[in-house]
Amino acid sequence: MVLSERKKKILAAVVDEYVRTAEPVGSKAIAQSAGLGCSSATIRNELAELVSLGYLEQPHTSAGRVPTPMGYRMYVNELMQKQKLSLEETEELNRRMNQRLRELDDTIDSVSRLASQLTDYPALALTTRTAVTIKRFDIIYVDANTFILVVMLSDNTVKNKLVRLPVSVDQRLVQRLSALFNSGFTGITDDQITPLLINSTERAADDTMGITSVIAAFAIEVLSDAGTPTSFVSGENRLLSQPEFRDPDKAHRLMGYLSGGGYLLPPDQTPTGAGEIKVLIGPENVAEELKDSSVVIATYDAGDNTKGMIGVVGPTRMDYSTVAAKLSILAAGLSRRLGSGDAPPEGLHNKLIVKGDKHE
Amino acid sequence: MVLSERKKKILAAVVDEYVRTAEPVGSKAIAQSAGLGCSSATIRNELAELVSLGYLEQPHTSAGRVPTPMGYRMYVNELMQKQKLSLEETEELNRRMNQRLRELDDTIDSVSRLASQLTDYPALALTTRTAVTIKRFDIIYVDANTFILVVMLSDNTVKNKLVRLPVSVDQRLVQRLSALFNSGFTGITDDQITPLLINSTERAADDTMGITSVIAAFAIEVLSDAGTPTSFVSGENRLLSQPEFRDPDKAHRLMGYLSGGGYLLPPDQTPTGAGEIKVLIGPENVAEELKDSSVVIATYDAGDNTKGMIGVVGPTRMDYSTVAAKLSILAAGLSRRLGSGDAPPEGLHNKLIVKGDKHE
DNA sequence: GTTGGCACTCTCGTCTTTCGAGTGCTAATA
DNA sequence: TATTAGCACTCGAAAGACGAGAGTGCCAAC
Repeated sequence: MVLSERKKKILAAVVDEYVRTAEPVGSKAIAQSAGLGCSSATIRNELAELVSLGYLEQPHTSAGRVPTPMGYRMYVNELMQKQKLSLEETEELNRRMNQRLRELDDTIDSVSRLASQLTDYPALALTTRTAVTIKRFDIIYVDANTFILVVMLSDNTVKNKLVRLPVSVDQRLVQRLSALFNSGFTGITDDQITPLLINSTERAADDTMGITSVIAAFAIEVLSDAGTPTSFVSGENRLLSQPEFRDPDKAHRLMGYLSGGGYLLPPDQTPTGAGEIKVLIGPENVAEELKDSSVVIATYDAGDNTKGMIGVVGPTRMDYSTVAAKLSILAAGLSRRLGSGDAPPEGLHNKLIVKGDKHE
Repeated sequence: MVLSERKKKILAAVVDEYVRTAEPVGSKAIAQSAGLGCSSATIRNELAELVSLGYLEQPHTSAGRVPTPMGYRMYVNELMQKQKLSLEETEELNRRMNQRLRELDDTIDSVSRLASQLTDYPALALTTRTAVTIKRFDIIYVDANTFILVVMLSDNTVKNKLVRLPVSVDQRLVQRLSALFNSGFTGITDDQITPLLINSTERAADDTMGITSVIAAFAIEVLSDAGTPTSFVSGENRLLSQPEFRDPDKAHRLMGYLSGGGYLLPPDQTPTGAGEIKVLIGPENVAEELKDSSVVIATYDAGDNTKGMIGVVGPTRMDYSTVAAKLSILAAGLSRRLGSGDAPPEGLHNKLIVKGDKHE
């Protein structure tokens, strides 16, 4: 059944009001706020119907109405859109965010921190990388017992490791190894680094000291690390400012889930198109701990096989429209900044595009 | 005034019991638990004196007694020690911790996470570095528009950055710059990198494209980053399992302070001797937000000018003896593992001592 | 100095009452 | 037929009443 225009307006008003006040909203309040010229009695009739349709519910008789997950869903899918256009005032927020993005490095923790600050909800950022390979392999000889491994990956991040040996190593051996790794270990994924490959490299380098396997172990570690999704939560404490989490046990459960690396999306629902916004309302979540919370997720594109997600968690009574708008602006900003890293947009000096490990 | 032996025993019993139950403890409970053969009436007299001496207080008449900060202080300074020896049962915990330490990388966030897990309180880890210098400077030429900066610092960590230029750079220029930076920029601190030094390097390298300043900016950034104390909080949510933080507002305030990078120690009280344990009880804290919480801090030595601190935050009713014991074991383990990085203790292969950036 | 006894105090949980917001229904109205 | 005003009704939240119980302080006896 399709809702009448008036029912839609009323439903939207209930959601808006409830999001604002966190209190069940009564017919009288709607009669005033939503600008449709009818009395509270009419509204009451409509509300009763919305309840029986499943969009609203009342905590108990003689209380106002509260949206059901289905009501929120309707709001997010159809009603909110109309407001979204009026969100162009957030342009100035956009500007503020861009300013922040400039100071921001591309590590996942600062992304999540920023998202949490902007939305005032706990935020979780994560990246999913696929099929990262080594683009370049360098070994810097420091002294006879020490060298530095430097690896540049296909996503243009650079990893390094300092290796110290209890034995002395010939500088020429290091050079041979460097050349061999650069030819043999580039362009392959971690599961292609087989004992066979390592052995043949060892022989080719004439390495009698087992250094090859140390370096290979590093290569495997870096590749598998880079292929593993990482996540970072921040702003858990903001949960506590929400009235629905005044119960410390409830808050504790959810926060525990979040900081335990709990995922926001079911594994199969990996992020798809960049720029897409996904909303999961209450029971739509698979994780038991999220069943009475909502999640808004934005996807951004961080270039070469790397997709990022920024998710925000809050009560089902969440300011979906604002959060979605903010997240999509943020995701767009991140895509712009991280994604097309190949076209340096600005002048020289420290406006150069630089990428690399965060400096701790 | 010095406390009688019996008063000390009673005070210790009150603290122990209160730590365990979080409820004001009455005379009767003590008469039973503490094995001193006297009746509750006697205890009551003693308790009354302890109150007037300032070691205990009662929330209201007809309630049991609760330790004051002064009472906790006495407990921590004198009474707890005697128990500490009996803590040798924690040997097996020690073993467990060592096992964890082996898998642990040396980044501050995993240290804090581990501390929080072990103690079940929120934990904050931070490092204070002083006077870090560059030990070695390498520039890896990738292609005409791209090179990688690799810097090895005096604390044996390695940092890197990928630089992409909108213009082509001659490989020989890169080599010249590498040599110049290696001679001119090593062994100095960030404030010694002056415009003068940069200019002379630029001229010496015959760099007409301003690349020198980009590299110098990286050097400054790395050095100042490394010199800046970093902190990392984890396990904030564990706060919520403490009865004294059932008030969401109170919990929110403290968690906000912690995740806002609030420091646990007053700036002048920087960590001194490694292995030292510091306890700050309630109002002894300077930060307003910590005034009714307690903090236990252990210092560890991470080698070359790098000191680390692990702090744990909880209610004044904190299990000081256990927390202190656990933290000191943890700190000792960290010092052992991170500190003397110059004597590779074990065999070859992947038991080599390796240090470096965490791989994201 | 210690102990048993006892009256006293104060909190906590339970129960009751009151208050008011909001409803559903009905009858009147456009 | 849709809307509205009116009104009795419901139910939860806040406020008070009250008994139970834990613990104290004090006193007199040991």
